[in-house]
Amino acid sequence: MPNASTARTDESTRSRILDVAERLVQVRGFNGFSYADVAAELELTKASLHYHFRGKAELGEALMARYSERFAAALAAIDEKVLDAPAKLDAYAGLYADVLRGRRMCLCGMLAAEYHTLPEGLRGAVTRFFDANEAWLAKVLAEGRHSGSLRFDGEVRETARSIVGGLEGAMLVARSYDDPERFRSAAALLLASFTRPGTQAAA
Amino acid sequence: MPNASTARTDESTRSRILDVAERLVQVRGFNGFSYADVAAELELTKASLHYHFRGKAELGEALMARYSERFAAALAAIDEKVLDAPAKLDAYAGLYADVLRGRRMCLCGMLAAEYHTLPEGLRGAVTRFFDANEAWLAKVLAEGRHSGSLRFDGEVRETARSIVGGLEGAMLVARSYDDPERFRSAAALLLASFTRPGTQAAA
DNA sequence: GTCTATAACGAGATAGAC
DNA sequence: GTCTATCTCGTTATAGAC
Repeated sequence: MPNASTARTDESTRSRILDVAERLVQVRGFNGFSYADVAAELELTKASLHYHFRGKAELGEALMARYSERFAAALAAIDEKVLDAPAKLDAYAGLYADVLRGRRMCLCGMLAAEYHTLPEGLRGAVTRFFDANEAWLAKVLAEGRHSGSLRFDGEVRETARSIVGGLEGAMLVARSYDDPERFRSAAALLLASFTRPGTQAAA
Repeated sequence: MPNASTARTDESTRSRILDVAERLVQVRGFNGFSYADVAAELELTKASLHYHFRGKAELGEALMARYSERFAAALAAIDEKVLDAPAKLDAYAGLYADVLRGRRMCLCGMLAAEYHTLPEGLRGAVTRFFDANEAWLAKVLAEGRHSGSLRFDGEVRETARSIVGGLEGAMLVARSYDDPERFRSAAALLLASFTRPGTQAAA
């Protein structure tokens, strides 16, 4: 059994690898970075990376697992704040806005673009991420419609999908202009179509 | 000066290279295909490709030039049909739906994802494509609002941007599920928020 | 216009020492 | 855990024959 120091070092290196790889995938894509890039940035060798992750496919899966966990935790944190539905949607869009800093694309949106070149394990992780997002949004939308704080036509599930797509696309485009304000503006318009003026105040 | 036959052969090979490369980029990304892929599919050698396009960057630029031209022509064709604004938006979304077949992403959306790894010339082409789309949509939106066939809050330019983003994102996600219906549904919802029931029939 | 041949480099991965 | 050394393969690109 490794002692505390060894275990701590191990964990730390593993997570630093994930940090660097995550950023590289979000900025350059899964096909746009290499073990050499990660190794150079951490002043390690490629061989060392192979100790922590058997190969690029496994690294990618660890990346998605951690990202999905974090996203789920962020959604749970929004739920705990007991906001009304419009405020939850705002907070949800805020998660995307946070990601967009540092010229990053949503990890999952980036992988979605490269979908047909991804190792099998990563493909499943991508759709599961979208599924989880849609399910959370569907819950919020249903709440909001029931309480009257949101107003929209169409089915809850399809509306949730259009929100995921709308935000992913807004990120995608905004990134080409290096202009987060494009995202913010598009997200605001998108959400405004559900939270109309007077919806909360008027009868 | 080359004779007619030579010129015809040249054009044909050049355009067949563009056809194959275009599909490969749309499906696998600019960093997900190689000269070898194109050459194999056309039963040519890589060296022959270099005769037609100096390098991958030049091929990419030719790809974007042709794609942008075609898109502009498609927009002009919509304009010539003298449709009302809602019908123009439907036709616009239809262009995206056409692209989505064959598991393809919008060429420009794909390049937007890979933006930070692209050769300089290609980056400019990406933003010019989005600019042209936004300008066309802005014109349609302004027309529709003026004639009363469209109803939306927010500025015309920002609304145009949210449509481009919304459609690109809907494509991006739908492709991961190999389900064009996801796109159709999200696009319909997006456009429905501008063309509300009764907008055209009611006073 | 297309080919063969090859250069020059980078990517993903492994063996085995320390 | 990390290293050096090495392997194999793919990628972009060029030279020069046909």
